[in-house]
Amino acid sequence: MPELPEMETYRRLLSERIVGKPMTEIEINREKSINIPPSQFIQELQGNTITKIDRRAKHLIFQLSSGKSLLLHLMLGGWMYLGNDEDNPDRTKQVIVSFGNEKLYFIGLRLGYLHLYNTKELTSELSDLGPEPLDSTFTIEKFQEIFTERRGMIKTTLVNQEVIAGIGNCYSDEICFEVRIKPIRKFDELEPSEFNALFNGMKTVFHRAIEAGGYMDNPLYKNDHKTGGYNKICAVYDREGEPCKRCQTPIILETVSSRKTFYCPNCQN
DNA sequence: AGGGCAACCCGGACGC
DNA sequence: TGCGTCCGGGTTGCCC
Repeated sequence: MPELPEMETYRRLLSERIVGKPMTEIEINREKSINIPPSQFIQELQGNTITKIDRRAKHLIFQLSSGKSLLLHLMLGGWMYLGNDEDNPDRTKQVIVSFGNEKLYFIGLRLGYLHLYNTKELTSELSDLGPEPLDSTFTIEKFQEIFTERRGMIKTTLVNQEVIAGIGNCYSDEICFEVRIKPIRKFDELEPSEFNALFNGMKTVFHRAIEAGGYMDNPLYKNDHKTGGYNKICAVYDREGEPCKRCQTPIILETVSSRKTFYCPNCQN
């Protein structure tokens, strides 16, 4: 599912390909995916260029030349495709933005959305998010500050966007595996060494996942060999019954606060 | 504060 | 083949 590394991969690949190009045509197939009437949405976008693409947690922010922004959240199962009608994937496309002969298809937006906001609205929309895991200002001291008083399960806390932003179901498990800690452990019972390992492991896993291209089923464009590269190096997520990459013990699946949770029962403590 | 749960949505998987 | 049913997943909001 699209979490921080997937959105960062999209951000990087799209930045090279659509920034600076005028939006020539906008097609809305599902009004629920946007936040204002389609005619107004189209009018606001048409002729604009995307000046920059930013990422905040699992959101992408398309900065428009008008000064407004498009806030994208793919939620579950949402993805994008950049191409044309010849090679476009045969799926439900809720929104299509054309850049001349190249189109950006927003696909599988069920609970996902593409909302248009001014600066003030955008700030307000993102105001409840915790720190960015990979931000250089997010230090071990900050990490300690935030997590020391937490008593809940590690898994539950890591996926809480108000505590720290960008970690979802897949990477919370991947991070726990990396540092050999069971996701169901409680934060307040972690040894100081485990606490440090968790902080470093989080950064390591995210850097590795971004480098690999994230965990995605579909390419962003034709001959895209980057997107989804993490699928094959994924350690535990969606690998129930498969051997642990460290000790060969079958990975187990458990439900933790109504979420699928994968871990190695042998080498995670 | 933490935990549990329902609601949101609908493509896709599965069963018959 | 085709129809019906169910599930999943991030987020929000509500309850205990």
